[in-house]
Amino acid sequence: MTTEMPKTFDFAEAEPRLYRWWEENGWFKPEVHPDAEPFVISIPPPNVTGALHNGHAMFVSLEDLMIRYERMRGRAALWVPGSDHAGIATQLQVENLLRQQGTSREAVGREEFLHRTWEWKRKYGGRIAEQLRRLGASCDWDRERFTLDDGLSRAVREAFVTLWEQGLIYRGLRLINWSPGLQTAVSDLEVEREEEQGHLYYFNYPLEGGGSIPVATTRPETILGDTAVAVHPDDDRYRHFIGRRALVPMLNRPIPVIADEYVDREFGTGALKITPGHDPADYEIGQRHGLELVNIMNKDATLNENAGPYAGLDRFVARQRLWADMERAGMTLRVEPYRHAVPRSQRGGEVVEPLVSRQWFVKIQPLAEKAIEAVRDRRITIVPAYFERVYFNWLENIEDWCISRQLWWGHRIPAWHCADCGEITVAREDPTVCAHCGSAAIEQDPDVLDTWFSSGLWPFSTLGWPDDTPDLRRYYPTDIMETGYDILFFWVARMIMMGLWFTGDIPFHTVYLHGLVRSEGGKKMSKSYGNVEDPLDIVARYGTDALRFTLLTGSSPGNDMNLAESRIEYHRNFGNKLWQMSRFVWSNLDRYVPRPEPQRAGLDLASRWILSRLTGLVSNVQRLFDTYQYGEAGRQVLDFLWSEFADWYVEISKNALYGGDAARREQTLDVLVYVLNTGLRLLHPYMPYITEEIWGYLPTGEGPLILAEWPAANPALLDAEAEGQFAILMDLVRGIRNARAEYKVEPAQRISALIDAGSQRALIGAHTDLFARLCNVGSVTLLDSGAGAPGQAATVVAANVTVYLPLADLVDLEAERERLRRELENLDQQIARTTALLSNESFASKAKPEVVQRERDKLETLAASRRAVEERLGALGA
RNA sequence: GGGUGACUAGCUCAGUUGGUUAGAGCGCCUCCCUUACAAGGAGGAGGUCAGGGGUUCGAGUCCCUUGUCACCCA
Repeated sequence: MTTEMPKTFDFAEAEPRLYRWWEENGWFKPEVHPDAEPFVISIPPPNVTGALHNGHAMFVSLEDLMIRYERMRGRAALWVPGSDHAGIATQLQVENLLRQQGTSREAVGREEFLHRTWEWKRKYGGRIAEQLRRLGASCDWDRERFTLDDGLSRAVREAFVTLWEQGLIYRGLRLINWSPGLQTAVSDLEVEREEEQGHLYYFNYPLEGGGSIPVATTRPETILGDTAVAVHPDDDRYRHFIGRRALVPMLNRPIPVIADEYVDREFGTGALKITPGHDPADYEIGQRHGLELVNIMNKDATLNENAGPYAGLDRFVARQRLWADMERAGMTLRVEPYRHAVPRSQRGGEVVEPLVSRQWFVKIQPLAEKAIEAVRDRRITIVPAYFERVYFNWLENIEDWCISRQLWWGHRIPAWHCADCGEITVAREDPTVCAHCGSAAIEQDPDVLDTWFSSGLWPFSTLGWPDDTPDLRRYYPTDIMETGYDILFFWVARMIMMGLWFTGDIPFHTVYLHGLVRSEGGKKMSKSYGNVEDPLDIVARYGTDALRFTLLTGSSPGNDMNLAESRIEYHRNFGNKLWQMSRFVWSNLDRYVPRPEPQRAGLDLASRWILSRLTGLVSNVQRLFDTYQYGEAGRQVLDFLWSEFADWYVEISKNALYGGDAARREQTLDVLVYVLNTGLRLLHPYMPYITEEIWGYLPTGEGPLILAEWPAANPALLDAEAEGQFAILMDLVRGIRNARAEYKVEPAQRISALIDAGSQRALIGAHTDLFARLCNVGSVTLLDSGAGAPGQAATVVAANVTVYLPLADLVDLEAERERLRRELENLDQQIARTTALLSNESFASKAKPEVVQRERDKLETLAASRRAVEERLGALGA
């Protein structure tokens, strides 16, 4: 490229441009590698009308990293995007809109309401996809799907009808969670229980024929629906009441006193009122004892005719009214403050009522068994592994799934009720007559399905199921399901159950669960706290790459993350650093076209060192990627590029670049470009934009970085000798810098050094220019062993090399002796530790040989340094 | 009640086949606008890895236990 490389990277300008370039060239499509083995992720579909939050940024970062990595590895990488219709959430938004317009969904009618909701979806539905693009998501947008698409709707219908035919869907009267505000049933998972301050009401339950049993409740209004009083069979206080009859307060309805071991004798009064129609635990007891089931509540949470004089009152009003009446009747004992879990709707936040209602259910046991099996036999693995226990725990105690919702926005249940024979017709095609009696008087069930029912089919419905499409054949099963652990049950478990059931195959082999992204203070971000951060605000300030890199390296699988802005800023700075080192390389190329790989013959020590380090990095990164440790891999790449490549190699390369030796210059450029090239490829899945932009400036050969080959370690470049020798040079440079700082030598002041290089004479002699460059040492004089050491000098020791810095009047001999004594102490400590280790026979015999050897080498170096320091101390008369 | 996780520097976090003197960012202290980079460079202070016990030649890492804090399910 001939254009000037700008001084800084303008992410605001470059990011959208690069995204368009990639997308328009079709590089997000798996067809760029038509014959390769596929690698497939289906996106966790965001709510179609939802707003982007940091959770989205997290999944985009991780999934895009996986997709870009596999694409670079040559796989036919396919990331299927899409969104779900979010039944309740979307319906609520449209209802809000209608309310603002002075109307309601009831007023406009079902058909018109759906029409308007589709309009809403068309208007706002594209927004989230645009935001995902801004985060760099390399999805194949041509394959974008929506849960209410015709195709996915057909999948839902096929799944429903199949389960019905298999007898796994039933309609029945059961205790469900009813949301009075939303006027719909919700599933167990959609109810949140939080401890709240309430009251425990104590009263005497009157008995027929006199006497009473003390009872406590948190919800007095449910007294009106009681159908028994239960005591523990072994409770001497109440045992003699068993078999008698109690009278419901104010209604005087007789109910039995029963015995059940469920009753906790320690809690409250030790006796329990039983309301099977309005409490899940009581419902169980009612089933066991064949108790009558009385429903006292209407769908709007007012009481019905079974509540006698309280009919028509709101539930909370009725609570007050009834208690007051009981007080007057002398039945009450006391009211205590009490903390208890109140079930609230995940959506509206209102108190959910357990209510007996006729709903549709999936008999989930058979599906759950298959799902358990698939993880047990390792066909599916979960990362991190401990979530497998959570998964089992849930599936092993699973309850039937209530799938009907009394909403309009969603997949309408494909069941028709016959007015004549009362039977239900469930069919793949809309029927015109009852399948049982042939009557035309049939009407479709008004309910729609739980949104998660359609989401459960997502990995295969998006690929064309139930049709046997080429995509389904080629791309299913998918590979990884990456999502937040908070929807392990809602979604992941259901996808596994439904995938196994309908396709006979696992939907994916790996589940990767990320943690929640919280604000810096550790608060869960939520609308009610008002601390939801729009990732696009962060992107506007720091760029997508910085946000992505922070999310990817700041967290580990399954663990929550408190997003600290300082880290985002730091990673923006890293982007700049990367840009600057690249610009340095670019500006020095000056029409030179580097070799694709450096020639190994004649490489200088620094080059051998950096290439060896690079090779180590590449194999580390590979090992980490193979075990899903993306965070650690990213940190290592950053550390390498900044702390080794930029801080050391790039600095040192200036000697070769400006030294006038053309061959040496070219060789150094070869290495610079090679290392940078490899670093950009390693970094691309993390920071796709800046790496692609830099790639364009470098002579990297044909093609964009997004399609470049993922680096493979070249073991021929490993060079333990170079690493060892270079480590000595680094130690010396650090020591000299340190001494300069301690003696407050002006940075600009050139100093000279006398070096007793011991066995490293050749090494030091060949690299004197390096000291000039890195620690401003102008002249180096090599001393013969022990000879001619100046008195008035600071001493730096590394291995068996001793450097004397004659700092003239700056050096205070007593301070220098003190410095050396500290150094000696430090060395002695390490020597003691290493000696103890090596003289331990069990260590020598049991530790791995390379570990033992490493300790031996270390001891040798330490001892050499110790001798040098001691000698110097002696010379200084200490 | 059942289950899971966390506890590492002042703050935010890494540290996965157990093996150098436990790391990073921010913050703090010294110095430097050196021609890729002040969004930077050089040097430095700061941690008995929650407590206790165990396994091991060796434990932040594995096991048990106590404590504190989260989360999930009922």
